[in-house]
Amino acid sequence: MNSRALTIGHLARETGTKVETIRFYEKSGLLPAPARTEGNYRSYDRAHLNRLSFVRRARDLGFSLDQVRALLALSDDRDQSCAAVDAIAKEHRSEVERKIADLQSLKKELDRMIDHCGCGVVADCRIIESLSPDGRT
Amino acid sequence: MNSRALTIGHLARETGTKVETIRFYEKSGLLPAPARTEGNYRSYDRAHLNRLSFVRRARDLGFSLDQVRALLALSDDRDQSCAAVDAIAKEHRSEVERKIADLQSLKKELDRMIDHCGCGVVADCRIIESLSPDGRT
DNA sequence: TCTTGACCCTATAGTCACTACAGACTGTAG
DNA sequence: CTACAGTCTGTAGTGACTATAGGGTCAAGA
Repeated sequence: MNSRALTIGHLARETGTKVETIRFYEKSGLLPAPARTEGNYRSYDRAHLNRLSFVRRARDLGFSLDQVRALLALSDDRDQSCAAVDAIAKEHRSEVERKIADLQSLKKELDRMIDHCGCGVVADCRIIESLSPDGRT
Repeated sequence: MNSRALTIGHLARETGTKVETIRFYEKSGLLPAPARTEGNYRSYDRAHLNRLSFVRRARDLGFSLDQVRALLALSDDRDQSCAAVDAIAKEHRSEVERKIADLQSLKKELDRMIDHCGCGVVADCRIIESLSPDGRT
């Protein structure tokens, strides 16, 4: 194996990804299948490393694998307008905003439930009560 | 089937749950297996309806099925201290708080990416750039 | 009585994004 | 030569459902 070739383990350490996940990305078409050594080990280069870093960064930002696939396809087509990229990012941002709003109203309900808990017996528990069909607040 | 007995379809409509989900809850031990009619249809009563409503409400509040199982067990034991219930709710609340914080910092990054997008060509796209390994901002 | 159509049954597989095995092979250091 | 770390393929498991296939049941209308 030449000096610039990377094993799957190297790639994993460099990118903070599990080995299984890299193989999973390959099977899912996010990473191209690399060359193999004589012993049938995967042999990666810098381009693979860059591509995997891109995938990981996008995943960290919460893009779905489908969105990552789309972003990769777009990033490969350097002359295309970047409006499509912008659209994916904005769609994702509004999903995130919606989730934040949902979780905030959820938290308010949990706060209310917990504040009312006198911590006596379950029979008088306001948390259980507010979960039950006839005690909605 | 007597007048107070409910089919799975009734239960589904009353609680806004899909029929398949009710069967799934039964298989998962969240709902007791109901009596069957001669034709092998599930036959539910008010107690089932209440229990399913409890489950749905707890799920709406984001409790996991495991947490719901625990809450159900506790709610059945009316004489026990409600401290355990309080603990589950509080644990869940801190999970929710953590998720909100995570999503908020995520949103900030997305905002920054999107704000910088000049919407020209992909080659100059700041979104793609900030996803790529050597353009981390 | 027959038929239509809504409803129900079980069992199985698919979703998402991995993660965890089992069982075998390869490569390297002592 | 032997240990042991690393890699290979393939399969199954996670959570919380959802969807489908291939059947059976029930009530109403012709």
